[in-house]
Amino acid sequence: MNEKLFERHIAAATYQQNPFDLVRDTILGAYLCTRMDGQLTVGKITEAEVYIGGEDKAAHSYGFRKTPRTAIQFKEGGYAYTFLVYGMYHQFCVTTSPPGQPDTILIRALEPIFGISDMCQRRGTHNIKKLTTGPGKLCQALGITKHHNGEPLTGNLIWLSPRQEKITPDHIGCTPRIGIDFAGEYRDKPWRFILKDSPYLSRP
DNA sequence: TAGAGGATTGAT
DNA sequence: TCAATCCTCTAC
Repeated sequence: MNEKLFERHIAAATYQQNPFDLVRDTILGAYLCTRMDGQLTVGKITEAEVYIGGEDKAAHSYGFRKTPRTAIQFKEGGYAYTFLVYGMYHQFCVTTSPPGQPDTILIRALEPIFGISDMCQRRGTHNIKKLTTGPGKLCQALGITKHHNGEPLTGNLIWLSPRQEKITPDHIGCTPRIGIDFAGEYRDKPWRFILKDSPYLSRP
């Protein structure tokens, strides 16, 4: 496979949309790419969750809470929001929306596409199904850590490359989000979006 | 400055 | 079902 297939970047202006339009029209089926120490790794996005700043109790920016960690969410969309959970796993989100509206899209699963041997090495497994089917796993496979928080997605370290195949609404499913039992009435919002037919999901 | 808890994972 | 593990945030 040719590395040049993934050089195109999703335009900065695209990230200014509201996250629901962005995840359905652009993010699902797009390619998450990283180049760490010169090694290109690429995965096709198969699963993502929307977090709405302000109203959403599951979001770190609930109530427009602005802390050093969440500050990047308040800028215009198009940056990496990365952080540590449970003391051991990193997560990767894309910031969206215009300045002042701290919405994010959490990338939860990928289909490994390029640099698979590097991903295997970082993950310590050769099981392709276990490489990137979870938010902590895909960060480890692509070399993403909390230190990449605030990285612009228009650069050449972490970026998103556009879809290369057509995805219609029939291909997309939505379910409640995972791991947010604490979020009250927002726990059951169907804000997890998946490529229904993909075998590369964190859970079916 | 101390204490509580978490947008997960993998082994049992 | 449960423990690992440490950063972030909140309250004192």
